[in-house]
Amino acid sequence: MLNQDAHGRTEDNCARKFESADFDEECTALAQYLLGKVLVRKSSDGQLLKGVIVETEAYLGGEDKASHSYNGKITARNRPMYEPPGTSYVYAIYGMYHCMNISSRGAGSAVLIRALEPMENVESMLKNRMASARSKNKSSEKNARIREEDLCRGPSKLCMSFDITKKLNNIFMPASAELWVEHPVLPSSFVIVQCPRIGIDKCGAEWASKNLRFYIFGNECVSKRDKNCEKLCAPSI
DNA sequence: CTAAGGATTTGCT
DNA sequence: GCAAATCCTTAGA
Repeated sequence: MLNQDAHGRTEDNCARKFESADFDEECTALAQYLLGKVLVRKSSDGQLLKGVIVETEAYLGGEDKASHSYNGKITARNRPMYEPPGTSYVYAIYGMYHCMNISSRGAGSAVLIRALEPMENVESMLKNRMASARSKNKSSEKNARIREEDLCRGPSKLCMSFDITKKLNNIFMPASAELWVEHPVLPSSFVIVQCPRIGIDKCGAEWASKNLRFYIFGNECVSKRDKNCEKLCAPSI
């Protein structure tokens, strides 16, 4: 890292950027560590889009039947999951959407970013969402009034708002000037809810039921609450 | 609030 | 060919 002061802050944005060592954690640990951190996307016009990561999922590879890298399978698509920790894995899903992951320690493991709380340059995110809706022939009338907390409330929504496409696949984020993660300038404390992952029922009950989804309790930008797990994780609230 | 069905590209069998 | 780590719309409780 260049140009950091004693507190790890860089000159221009006063926030420490994630380097290789920050990403080099076991998958479930990284999924939780990323909560409260800031995803940054430098848009084509030079603006910095920023959002706080509020919801993640761990995909372990190997035994994890829900993972694209189940059983150590390597394909053209999932190869970034085997790249060094901090490598982006962006793939297309359901024909029209994208999901973004970050590889972690361990072969074939990665963290899915499921939701962000918009932080800086929200207007640009809204513009990206509307442009994306138009290209998909969605009703632009209603999309013109998307609530701020709904902009990045889901894995594909955040990709639309941040203009994350396959161009940003397989990028080593510690060395990227387009897409990276940084520490918040003012860290906050929060309760983490652990619960089963979303949309993976067909892989079998054993892996579908594991608590590999993590989110910040009470945050309005989380895509789907699990109230049963909230009782266990935040009983006093 | 929950539920169901359609949109539509991509990767893999 | 088929199923997919989703989203949006509409219908109904």
